[in-house]
Amino acid sequence: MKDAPRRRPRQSDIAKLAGVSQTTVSIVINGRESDTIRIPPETRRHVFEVARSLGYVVDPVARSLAGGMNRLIGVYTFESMFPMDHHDFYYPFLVGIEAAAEALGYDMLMFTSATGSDGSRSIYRDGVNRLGLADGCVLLGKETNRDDIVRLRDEGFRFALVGRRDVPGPIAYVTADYASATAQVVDHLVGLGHERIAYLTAADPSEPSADRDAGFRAAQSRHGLDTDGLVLPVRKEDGPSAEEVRRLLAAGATAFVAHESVVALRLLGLLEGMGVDVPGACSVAALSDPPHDVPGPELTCFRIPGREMGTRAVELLVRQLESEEEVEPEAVALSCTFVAGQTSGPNRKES
Amino acid sequence: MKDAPRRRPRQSDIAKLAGVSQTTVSIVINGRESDTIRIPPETRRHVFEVARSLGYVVDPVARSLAGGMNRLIGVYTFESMFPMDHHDFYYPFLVGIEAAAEALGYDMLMFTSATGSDGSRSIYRDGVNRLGLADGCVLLGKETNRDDIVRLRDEGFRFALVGRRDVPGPIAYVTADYASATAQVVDHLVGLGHERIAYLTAADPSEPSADRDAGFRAAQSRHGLDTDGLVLPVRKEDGPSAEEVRRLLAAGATAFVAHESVVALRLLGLLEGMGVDVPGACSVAALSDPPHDVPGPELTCFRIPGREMGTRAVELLVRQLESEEEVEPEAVALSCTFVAGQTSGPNRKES
DNA sequence: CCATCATGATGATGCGCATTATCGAGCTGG
DNA sequence: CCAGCTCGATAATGCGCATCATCATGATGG
Repeated sequence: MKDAPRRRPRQSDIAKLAGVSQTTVSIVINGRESDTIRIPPETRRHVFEVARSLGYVVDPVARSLAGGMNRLIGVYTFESMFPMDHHDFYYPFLVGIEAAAEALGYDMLMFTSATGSDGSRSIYRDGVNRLGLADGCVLLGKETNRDDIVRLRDEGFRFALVGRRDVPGPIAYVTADYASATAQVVDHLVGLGHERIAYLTAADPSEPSADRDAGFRAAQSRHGLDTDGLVLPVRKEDGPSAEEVRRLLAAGATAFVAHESVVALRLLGLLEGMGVDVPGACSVAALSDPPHDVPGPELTCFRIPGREMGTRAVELLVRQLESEEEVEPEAVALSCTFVAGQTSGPNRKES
Repeated sequence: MKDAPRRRPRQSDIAKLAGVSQTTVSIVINGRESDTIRIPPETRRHVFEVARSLGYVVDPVARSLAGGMNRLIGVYTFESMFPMDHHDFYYPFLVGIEAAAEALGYDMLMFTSATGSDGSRSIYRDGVNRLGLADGCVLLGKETNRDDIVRLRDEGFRFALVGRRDVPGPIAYVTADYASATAQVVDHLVGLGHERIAYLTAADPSEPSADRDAGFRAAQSRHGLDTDGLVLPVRKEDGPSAEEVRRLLAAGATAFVAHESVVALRLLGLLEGMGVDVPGACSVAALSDPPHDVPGPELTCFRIPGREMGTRAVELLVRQLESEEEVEPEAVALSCTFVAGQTSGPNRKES
């Protein structure tokens, strides 16, 4: 019926129809009344009516360019968002982000176009930073690119990270208190009488790993634990080898603490294969979320508050966006929930 | 170190440094040489050098404003997107949408703010159609609001639906070929010797249900099946009652076909409770995706190509967006994949 | 009756870029 | 010696909006 692909209406169209100026329309639309500039309710209503009748919506691009706000929160992930393998990781964060965005009246802009042909992602891929379309951005991902982050900040772009990142200078981020949670797991094991605790740390360093290491060391020295020959870096993809596990057992380990749940699961499998009863002869704990939908005994571990982290990140961001003055970027650490589980028990071996 | 949030360099900065005009910079950056407009290689190289030295990157916002499109694809769901119960439903579509958007260089704008305080959703909440922020929109949801859709179309807004909707006039949508898939399931059962097939259809009518009904009726008449007393409308939330199942069995049913997987699962439970062996004494099939992560025998059913549907919807939309002339909205139906499963077997009962 | 002030607006400008129309200089050929 | 051409580039304009400075009008008050 409509062959003329009717242009989107703009403020000037409204202005003409309403018999006012474009400026007035802009002011009304944005509720920008102030002391020096007033629009009487009647005019305002009239403008609104015309706007509705035309189906007017602000053009976010123009508004950005002119320096305005779009009530858009960007979500940028350093890896592709939905593919299955990433999904379990991102999902809780996204839930929290969506909830907060919705509650605060923002829409979510998911930046998907930044992916290069090789599958890698960079904010500045091809030199283009599309993020600016959003008022601010929540950044997440395991493989955070630090250079990108610093550059973003130096450009004055507002953002909040999910996950702590060590970069020079202040940035807003939300993390989980891995150190305390780790210490709590160790405390639990020590409380069960364990003194020789094997520690399967992450092979590749990252901030979350470092936090766990710090928590472990703190608990260790607090309890006066000796960990000689009990620390083993493990790659998440490989897990520990049977040989390594045997060596740790030979070194007197009565409990195992692994960064990754999947590593703990593999460990459980190996121990079962060796005829080592868990938690009878040996305890196992993980320093992350319990695995999803895996049969077997409930793992001793802690729950990372993913949903809350997403929510808080948005709140941090919005606070930056909505305050007039410059807000010092804030860092937040949320507590994890300890899960006692069924893979840890009292130490039966006398020391 | 930098308290003056160093402005990003712009083309005019390059121009000044390189001793050329902003126009020239734009032309060089965009490779816009033509017959009427030429920049000698030397100048071009010089401009590039200065640009690099300044760390120049195009501002996509400004470029969009000058160009027209903002390379944004909206995603609107008639229900909230991430809460767990909706998630399984939406997830495959989102995967496909993200992949397509990524491949075509668009960003995804997820409309989350459209939810009213009462939790209900409407595109035209408050009379403003935020969807206009995007160049076009993919619409999904079970509870599609037909009025909204018609209005959208009449406003000249470009969109594509995931899922068929009966509305007056042409719209672009992608659906699955439920009718054929349903017929295939029936064929499978008939091939196993079943003649009395109970049909648990959906209690609330919807297009996907109607498609299945049509497919069932087609297969039924093709095979000359008699379904007297074998058709039962079932609400997804309730499932069939034990009484109803008994009645169907008494009516001679040797096989059950249910729209919903969950209904089929409940049915399996009831039959087991009655001591009816599946698939020994009786076959069960569903007309939708196999349930996720549910232990037990694999259900005879079909797989809905959710991912592909999402992808195709984006492609349909982008075709509309990128073509110069008006494109007639197109409808696409994708095939489902039959899953033989383990809940159907030969009919042992002589008829 | 003129200075002052509050009210209700508006014109001009710029955000950073793409595009269109145009222009000057040098060169050719008649 | 100048019309006509090519080469190399540019000034101007507009995209849709926000914002700043300004302005006309009528009321107030001294």
